[in-house]
This record gives sequence, C-alpha cells and structure tokens, in this order.
Amino acid sequence: MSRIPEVLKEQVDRIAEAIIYLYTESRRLTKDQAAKVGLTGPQLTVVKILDELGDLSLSELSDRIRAQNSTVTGIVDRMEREGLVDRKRSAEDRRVVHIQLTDKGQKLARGLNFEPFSIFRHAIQQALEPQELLQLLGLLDKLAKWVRTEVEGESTGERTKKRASNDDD
Amino acid sequence: MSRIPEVLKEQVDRIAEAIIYLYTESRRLTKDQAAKVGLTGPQLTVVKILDELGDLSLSELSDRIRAQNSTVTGIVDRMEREGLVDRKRSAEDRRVVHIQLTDKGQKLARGLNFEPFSIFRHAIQQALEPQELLQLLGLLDKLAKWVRTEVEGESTGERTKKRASNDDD
DNA sequence: GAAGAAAACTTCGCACACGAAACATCGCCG
DNA sequence: CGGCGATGTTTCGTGTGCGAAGTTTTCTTC
Repeated sequence: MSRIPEVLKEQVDRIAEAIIYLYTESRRLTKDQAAKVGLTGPQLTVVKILDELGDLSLSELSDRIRAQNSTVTGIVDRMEREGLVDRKRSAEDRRVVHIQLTDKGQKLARGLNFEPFSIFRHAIQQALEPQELLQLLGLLDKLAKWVRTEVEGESTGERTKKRASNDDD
Repeated sequence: MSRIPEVLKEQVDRIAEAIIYLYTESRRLTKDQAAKVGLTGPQLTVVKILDELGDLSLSELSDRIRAQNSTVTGIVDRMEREGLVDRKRSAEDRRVVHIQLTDKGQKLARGLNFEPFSIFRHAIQQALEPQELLQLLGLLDKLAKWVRTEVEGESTGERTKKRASNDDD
C-alpha cells in the first residue's frame, strides 16, 4: 500500500503547496489582467473559449470551464447584461440555450493579447528546458490519470454522474 | 526570448490543464469530505492548521491559507458562530486578534483521519515512484520560483506590498 | 508628546461557486 | 395518445474570495 518512505512526506506536502500556489497566484493575476479590459477572470475565459470554438450550449460551456451549470448561468447573466453575449434557444431542442458572442464580445476577444492563466504558461516556457517541460507533463498526466480513475471508481454509486466524459481536454 | 519551439505550445497548454484539473478536483473532493463532518473546505483547513500550530493571529491565518484578511474574517465569523473557534484580543498589541480552537473544534480536528487536499497527496504517493516525486518537486519549485520573482518584480510599483514574506512554506 | 503614517481588522458590495429544488422540454414505453 | 423518467437550464440559499474604505491601535518623527 505505502510505496513511499515516510521521509518523503514533507516533499509530498511541498508539491501540494507548490501546485496550490501556482494555481491561486495565476488566478489572481488573470483576474488583474482581465480587470484592465473590464472583465472578471471567468468572463475572460468564457470570451476566449467562445471566440475560439464558436457558439456553445450552456452545458458545454460549463464542462469547458469546469464549473456547474448554476454557476455558469450567473456568469452568462452578467455578461449578457454587459452586452458581451446573447442567449439563443435551440430550435432542435428547446431545452438547450446557445451562448454566442455579440460583435462587442468578439471585438473584445480578438483585441486581447493574453490568455487566461498566461503567467502560468509563461512560467512553464521561460523557466523550464524543453526536456523538463515534457518530463513535467508526463508526471502531471500520471497524477491526473490516477485521480481520474480514483474519483470515478471510488464514489459509492453516488456523485459520479457528472464529469465522466473528459477524453481530450 | 522564446526558448521553446512552437511545437511545444500544445504541451504547455496540457500542463496548465492538468494543474487546473488537479487543483479543482482536489478542492471539490476536500469539500465533500468536509461536508460529512459539517464543515466547509476552508473551515476544514483552518481547523487543521490551528490544531497543528496552535493559536494564530488572523493575519497569520490569512497567510497560511493564501487568502485576504477580509475573506478570513468571514470564515472565522461563521466558525465562531458554530462554536469551533474563539477570538481573543492580544494583550501586547490590541490591534491583533488571536484565533483559537474551542474544545469542540479541537475534538473535531483530532477526530479527522484526512487532510485537506488529501486525494491529491494520495495521488502523489500512489501514482509516482520516489524518484519521480523528487523530480516533480524540483520542476514545480522551479516554476513557483519563477512566478514569485516575476510577480514581485513586474508590477509597476503597485500591488506588490502583500505576499512578500514567504520563505519556507 | 502630538501629528501623521502604518498596521491589524472589519465592513461593504460584488462576483463566483456549489447543491438542492423548481421548471420546461424531450424521449420512450405502453 | 398519455404518462413519466431523463435532460437542460434557472432559481435560491449559503459560503467563499476579493478590493476599497473605515476603525482602532501602534509606531515614527520631529
């Protein structure tokens, strides 16, 4: 069961710390950048995704940004209020709502020269050698895969419904 | 400027994705676990930290959990309401508020057999060989260090005041 | 030792973020 | 056709999470 000597416990903690640090700091900086063009962090992400992929249903959007539908409803509400996106009922399935960028939203998206979490991406590129980069990717993939199977297998029959169809993201 | 061939752009994105995935999924699971004992995610973290380190001022607590004072004020408010912690004005410096676990809070903390982000820690231990673990730590430290200097150097004189005193965490 | 800067908290307003419940629509099965 | 479970979205209540402004206390500096 325990492949890892007790001595490495501290290292495990430091890895966790580092990931938490990288994530929170990146989010904070993304938010700052977004604020300069009048957006919030999540709104910036939505604008970029819609510009890249075209219209999406609210559920598809939720999957993309790893949030619940109820969360995204709120984000879209505020973006609609600002005239950045429109809601369009689907003709084929009238339960579905398609979210689309307005002209204003699209213009905004294309005028941006940064991505969400860009500090993060910069760090990866600037701080690491190509070979290290690939190493890191391999290790993180291994971790992510382990978590994925654990999460989907573990739950006692409940709570597994969502987030089961992530193949390529 | 760009040490990285264009080909690796996709790998960079995948690294970012992986970290975001690991963080958000861990947080979600931590929250689920905490809910079983009537706590929220951040509350679980606070309880564990206070049990481990003893009383802390609100600012020290903020640093530990990487949140702003105004956020922690709210968390402590609700925990105080639930009788998990007490606020004590410091005698030496009457601006300072010490947060301490109540008996109830301490009993709760010690009854828990899991840590915040424990899925995460498990993944690190179970999915990786000791040697990979050290490799990963090295790479993440490198990234974190780069971000740290970038963040503290970059800003045009503003917004750097906070978060300058992290040496060992 | 008093004016003013600085530090520690709190308050306020806003934007996520989630789960549970409500609602509308679709699909199927008889 | 008509029920009826499943699916897509919204609503609601609660809990973060942040920055700006406000309050109290301490520190500085003259």
